[in-house]
Amino acid sequence: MPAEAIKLPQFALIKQYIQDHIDSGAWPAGTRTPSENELCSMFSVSRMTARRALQELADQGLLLRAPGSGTFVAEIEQLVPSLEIPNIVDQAIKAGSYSNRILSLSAITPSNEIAELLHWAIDREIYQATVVHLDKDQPIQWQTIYVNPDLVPAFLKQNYAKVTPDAYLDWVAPVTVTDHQLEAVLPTPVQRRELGLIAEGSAVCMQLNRRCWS
Amino acid sequence: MPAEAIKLPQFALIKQYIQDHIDSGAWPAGTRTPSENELCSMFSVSRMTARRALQELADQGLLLRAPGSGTFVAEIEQLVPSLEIPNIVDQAIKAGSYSNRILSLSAITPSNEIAELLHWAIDREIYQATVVHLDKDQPIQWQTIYVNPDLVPAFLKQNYAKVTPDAYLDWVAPVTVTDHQLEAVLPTPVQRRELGLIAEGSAVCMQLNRRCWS
DNA sequence: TGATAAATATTGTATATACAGGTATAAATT
DNA sequence: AATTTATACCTGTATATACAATATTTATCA
Repeated sequence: MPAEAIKLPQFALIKQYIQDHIDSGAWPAGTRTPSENELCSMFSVSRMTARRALQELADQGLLLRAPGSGTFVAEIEQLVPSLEIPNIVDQAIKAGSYSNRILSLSAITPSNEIAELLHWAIDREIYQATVVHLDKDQPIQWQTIYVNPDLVPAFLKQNYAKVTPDAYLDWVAPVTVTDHQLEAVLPTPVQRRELGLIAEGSAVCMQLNRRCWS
Repeated sequence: MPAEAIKLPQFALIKQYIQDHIDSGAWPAGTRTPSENELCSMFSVSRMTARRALQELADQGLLLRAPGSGTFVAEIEQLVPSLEIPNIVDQAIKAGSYSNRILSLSAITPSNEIAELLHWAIDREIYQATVVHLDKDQPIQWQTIYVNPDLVPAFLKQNYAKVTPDAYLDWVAPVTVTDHQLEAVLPTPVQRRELGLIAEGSAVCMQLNRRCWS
């Protein structure tokens, strides 16, 4: 038998109706939406129900309401990233001189530190990838990724020759929230070798710890 | 005559009542709030009005609602900063070895770039401070601050010998939102001198651009 | 005593109604 | 024609009521 559609309350249907018109571009920013009373007639609901749909979308920032005037589609609030870092990897990709070396790609049991940061049980396996990014065959960035296997079960099976793990993750699980932590660190011997760092004392690296939610 | 209190709608009064009990610690996380019907009696309002107060606080994340069970005070959602940077200035202050040098403190007409970033009219003056932070009399950070004079009119008149401009700003206008942009830059000659940078080629500095809203 | 069933409390959804206050449009007046 | 006035419309607040779904508590029965 066919999958039964989940029965949504009426205010949710009206919200969907409005959101569809906004998402499709039919109602660009500034467009006046149907008024509460018009929605009443259209959907055969009471004003309070129609109102709830408009109000919740307004709380959400999609609509702007003006007493006496009407309800209007808000300007697209472009999601300003709270941290903007010049991405040397993206620059290399754009320049066509990008390549990478996958140092490891496996399921591991996380360290206590990692498990805590990710709110992950210490006895559950987690996927991990270590990548060195290269520009014109020169190493420019070391990256270690930890991935929730529930969210991205196929993470280990991908071929990362042409698509970076980042790009793949962004594809299967777009990031909605991130936080960042910036540190100055001394590279480990392995990292020094992989990054081609020769001098001893001067090699302080910037380490960016980033947690992403989807 | 005394300042007339702004007449708040009833649902707002109920919200305030609840929020006060949470803020004061009278209702710690997990406490069950009065039910909708109890609030009806307490404030002599209809259920829909009491409900609105609870619902809006729940949307806001302060309360959790469970059908059949009740409404409960949510865990304190500790405001995780989206960017965490080890603050060498704070560390120096804690260590007691902090000092600073105010290089300039004045009202200026902003550059086009600054005016645009701050959504400020190019012909309106803006307050500006340039500070070099020192740890054990060694320069560790160069900072330039631009301040909205409408928000902090007394900014120029402060004595920053013991209180940093940052601390003063945080005092008079606590920051609610920030964004950050990280750059690698070459210091200007003035900056090189003030920061005590001797070598020529190796002096790349990390520059953090931060916009704060209050 | 332990399991089951009924009653009660609580939130979720929805309706119909009422009035206040702001805005824009149409009409009337000067 | 320009200004003022009246009207209709729209959102904001508020009430009283009804029924559904879910938890908890109480009462009942084996």
